[in-house]
Amino acid sequence: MAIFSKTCEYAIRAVLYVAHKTTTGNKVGIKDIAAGIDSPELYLAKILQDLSRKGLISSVKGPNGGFYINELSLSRPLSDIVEAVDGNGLFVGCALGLKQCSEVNPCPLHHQFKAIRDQIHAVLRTNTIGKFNEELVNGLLSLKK
Amino acid sequence: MAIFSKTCEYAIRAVLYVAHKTTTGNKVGIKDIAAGIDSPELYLAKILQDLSRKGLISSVKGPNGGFYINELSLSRPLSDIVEAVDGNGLFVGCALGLKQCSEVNPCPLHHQFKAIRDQIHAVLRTNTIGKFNEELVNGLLSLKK
DNA sequence: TCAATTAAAGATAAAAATGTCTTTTATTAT
DNA sequence: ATAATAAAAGACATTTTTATCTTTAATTGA
Repeated sequence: MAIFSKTCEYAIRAVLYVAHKTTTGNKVGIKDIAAGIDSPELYLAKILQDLSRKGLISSVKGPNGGFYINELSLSRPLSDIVEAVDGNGLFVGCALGLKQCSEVNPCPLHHQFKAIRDQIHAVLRTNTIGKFNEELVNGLLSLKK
Repeated sequence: MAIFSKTCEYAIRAVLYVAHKTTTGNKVGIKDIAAGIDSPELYLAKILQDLSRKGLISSVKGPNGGFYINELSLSRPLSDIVEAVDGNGLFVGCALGLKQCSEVNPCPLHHQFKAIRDQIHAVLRTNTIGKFNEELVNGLLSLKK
């Protein structure tokens, strides 16, 4: 088990790829994105269609079309991507899968995993989609390999 | 997405259930366990067979048979269960699924999720299978609902 | 207007995870 | 020994996730 689903991993990587490739207003095609993050092109297309419907990214069809991210979305937190794809189970659910796990009816790991969930949530809320653009452009950060 | 697979959630809950039910040397049957942690009986049977083969729990067939946990296993960390079921991906993998993510070739979330993974690992390493027995017996902790 | 381009949408396929059913094996008590 | 019990094992079914293929719709430039 990884922390995110494969779909979500692709989604985050793709959005960050689009973000740092389209800061100058240009667009990037699905082939380019798929190659840039090493993901199956047609599957990624589905994921981006979904994110586009949900307003996280934008797209235009036709020649010179492709995906891009507007200024406003660049400041949205990564948690928006995760919630759109994997839901909020990572932030709120019970580590052991109990339906009614809570402070008053805790599973054995409730308290300790509350801290972990909060930390995951905090990291994803405080990092924006546009935050890594510079380091991605100059190659200090990787989205493939 | 939850943190653990459903199989792993069942596994942890079942092992903790067996642990606190068998401290006096008696055994507990699969029906009892499945009811006690609210899981599908036949699926849970498969999971416990696997854990038994791997030596995390013990079992005996026949009348008055069932599952139990020996004294030594009571002091094993929960991470042993997680690794047996979900592998160590939660502790070591890249949050964004990169194959070669590392300090020198980091994904955008590498450093921040390193801390999170380490915390998850620490929690699971420092909590033993037997640690919650008392609170489970007196009902302060729950394994179902 | 027409052809080329590119994403959207719908259908299908393959793989993995989850869940169930049946038969076998080991153990116990009679 | 035999019958009853309970886990082990193997086969099968369902659901979800991941991946692919085909057709449609929108946009652009010639």
